[in-house]
Amino acid sequence: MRVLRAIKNITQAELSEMIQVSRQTINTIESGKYVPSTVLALKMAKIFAVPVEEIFELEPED
Amino acid sequence: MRVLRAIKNITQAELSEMIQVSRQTINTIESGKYVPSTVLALKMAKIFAVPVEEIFELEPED
DNA sequence: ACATAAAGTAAAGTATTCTTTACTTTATGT
DNA sequence: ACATAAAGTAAAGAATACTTTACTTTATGT
Repeated sequence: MRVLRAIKNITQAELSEMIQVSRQTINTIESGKYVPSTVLALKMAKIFAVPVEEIFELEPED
Repeated sequence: MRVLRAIKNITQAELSEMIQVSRQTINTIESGKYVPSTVLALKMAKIFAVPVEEIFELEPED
């Protein structure tokens, strides 16, 4: 996600505006503190033009 | 999702065991009461062998 | 080195997701 | 028609996601 964002060359703040969440939400997700809702995941996938699976992966135990 | 489940011919209870949630969670998601977490979405996508985007879609306004 | 943008962190509060229990309704087979 | 499996519904509580505010640290350009 951080990588995809870097490719698009946008800041956390910009991305947060695009998907209508707070900047901290982006930051917290990027730092792996929690997994976003499916709605956010879909929005990000849309913006980055990749499948959801490419941004978020299941842990081996899941 | 209901359709995918029908194709696989499994019950809500069976699916709920597969992805380790309560049956009500499956039922509630199927009836559109709320959108699941990304982890659940990924687990379902994996079980049904389809992309997340094929199971859950963004509302037009999102 | 300095100013400023960007990112990291933290804590309290709100909102949403998920569980548990339990009961009702609908479908399926015999 | 009856028994049983499957699905629907509801409500209270636990867990997790998200917001808001605010402050700190790190990066970037001049």
